[in-house]
Amino acid sequence: MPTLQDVAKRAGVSTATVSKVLSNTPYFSDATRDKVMEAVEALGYRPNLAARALSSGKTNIIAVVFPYIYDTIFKDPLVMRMLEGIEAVCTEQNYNILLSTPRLKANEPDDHYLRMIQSGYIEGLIAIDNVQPVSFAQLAEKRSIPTVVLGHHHGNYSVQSDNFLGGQLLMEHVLASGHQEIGLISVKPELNMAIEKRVGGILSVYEKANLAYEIPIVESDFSSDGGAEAAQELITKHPNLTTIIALNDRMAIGAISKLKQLGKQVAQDISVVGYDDIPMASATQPALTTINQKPVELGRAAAELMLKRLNGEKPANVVIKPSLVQRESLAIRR
Amino acid sequence: MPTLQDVAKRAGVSTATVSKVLSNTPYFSDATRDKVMEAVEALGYRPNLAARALSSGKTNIIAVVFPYIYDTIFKDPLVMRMLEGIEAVCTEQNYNILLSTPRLKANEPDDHYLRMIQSGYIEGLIAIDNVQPVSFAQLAEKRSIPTVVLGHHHGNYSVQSDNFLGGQLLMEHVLASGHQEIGLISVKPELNMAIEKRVGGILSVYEKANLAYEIPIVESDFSSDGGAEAAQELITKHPNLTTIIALNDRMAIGAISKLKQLGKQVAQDISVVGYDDIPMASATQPALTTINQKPVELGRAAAELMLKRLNGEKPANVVIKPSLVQRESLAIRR
DNA sequence: TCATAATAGTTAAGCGTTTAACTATTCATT
DNA sequence: AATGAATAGTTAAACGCTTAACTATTATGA
Repeated sequence: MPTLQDVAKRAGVSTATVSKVLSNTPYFSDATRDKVMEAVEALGYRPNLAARALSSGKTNIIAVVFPYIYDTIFKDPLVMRMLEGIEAVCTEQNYNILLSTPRLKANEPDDHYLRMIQSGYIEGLIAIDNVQPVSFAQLAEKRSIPTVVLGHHHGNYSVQSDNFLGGQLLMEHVLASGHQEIGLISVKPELNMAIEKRVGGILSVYEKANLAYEIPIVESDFSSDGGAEAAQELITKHPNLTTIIALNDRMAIGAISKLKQLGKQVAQDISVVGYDDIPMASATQPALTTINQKPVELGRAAAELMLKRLNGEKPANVVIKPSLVQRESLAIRR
Repeated sequence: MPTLQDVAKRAGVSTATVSKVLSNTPYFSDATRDKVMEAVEALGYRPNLAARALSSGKTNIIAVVFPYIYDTIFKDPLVMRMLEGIEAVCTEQNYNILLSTPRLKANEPDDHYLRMIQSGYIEGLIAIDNVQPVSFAQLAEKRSIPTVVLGHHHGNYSVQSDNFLGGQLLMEHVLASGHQEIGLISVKPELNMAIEKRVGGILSVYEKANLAYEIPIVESDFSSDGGAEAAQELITKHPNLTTIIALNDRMAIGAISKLKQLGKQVAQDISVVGYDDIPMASATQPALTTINQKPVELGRAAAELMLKRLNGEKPANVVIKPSLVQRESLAIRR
């Protein structure tokens, strides 16, 4: 593989000249620039990033980490779409992505992660991280690696989905469709700040509506099976419910199957709405009304924030507004 | 961040000694080893991978590339699970993953990809690649980067799913369940070697069974909508069909919805089977009988092959056997 | 006893860049 | 005509590691 030396020799200039021409340093004649570029083209020169990294610290590599909390986070379509957004802008800007899913042992990140953030390889780090007891981002920041958090770990630089607004949108739509007796399938909120905000948004709208009814809440575990159980509990205890709000789509899908099993016509007899708009949401019968968090945009925003930081700017945090996806699982009453 | 020098100074030895002790070179006294390790621990030393890369070419980075062919390959659960498998063994073996989804412009890989494979950063490259007209793997191999292909681009080192066997398993199960009039939803096989083999497996079993019937095949496009259309075409032209085999789950799911729309009871009236076992397959009504390709194992195998290559071994190609997933969408007749 | 092998460690070059510091030329200004 | 600024380019050190080549000591065997 050709090196700077080779290019310099061919162009008849010093390596410093080549290096500077390639980085668009001023004060070179067009003639010199042309000679250099010709040599670069002719030899097919590409910079050796390892050498550049060693010399300047610029590696064009951004680490993307998401902790391996749930078994197989790679199944999570939300995370994968965020990754897609990150990848898109990084590629546009000629950055590469180093993927890392650190394991947590005894509340300490594993050695592999430590090695990575101290390797001198990565210029910045994007952490997709909502619920971790130990913040992987902080660890990196402490080692002076610029970091942005995609999620609800409060850091200096973060991008988040507006979960409160998402909750509001959902409840507003449910109320506007004429429903009043509403049950909620949630999860332990203390674990997850996003969930806490979603619930907050939902309840704030409901309280403003000033209805006599009090929303029954059952706590589940994000899973489809959990949603099924929770739905059963809700409608046996509260048979007059007309809508069940599940705080994610998987629980909503579980709820739908269970309700069907119990002989209910979903939508006609009882409506179900979810949150996340996973791919499956459009394939259920009836198709699920839900909230889309715009994961790709979240990813893009995180990457853009990162690149701005690397350019020495001090960008403001960003909050992405989710949107309501109306499908068929919520009936309009009266 | 502490360097080798710092460690050497503290331990009272040369940097060469530290370097060699850390790489387990023989011929050092236990006393020296202990001194070195003590200093390493005390300073929290981690090697600078950029320097190591420059000096030795060992970067502990493996590139994983999957071409951005379909809009948002990040939605493809199969690819993501393969990635999961790759990530798992790479992490175990202290390798990092550089993710790249090269775009193809005018049948040439984009510049970003070229830069990456010539950057001196990556030790090896795993290409998840079934259908590309230009092989990203070959390009890397030409630049003497060890490569393994996960898919059906024939290269020197590859891991594949046994699609022929998958087809056989599927058809054997369909026949064993008492079906004889079977329709097939396929896709243009010339585009995709995996599909070609699946069809081969399916038909080989059918031919051995020596039935009078000839399987009608309609070609679709992998999509759910395509599957729906294809199903309609099949049952209007061949109303006595008892089973439809779709060559992927998305088409199977489309077929199921369409058949329901047409008033059929899926399974009882007409069975549907798919291929891939995507997450949604277990959530359809009825749940889809299908073939699981074991994507995580495929990924693991690819990474293991890669690591063996990097160790100087010449491992044999590997073929992973898929398995049948029996659910409810195939009825047992008689 | 001497040559050889095994053990234990050091020196210093080299990997391919970037960049501070320097030289040299040309231009504009007083 | 002299000065400083702008332009154009070079030299050489530094980044942090690996490793070939070397030195020195100790053990082994004929």
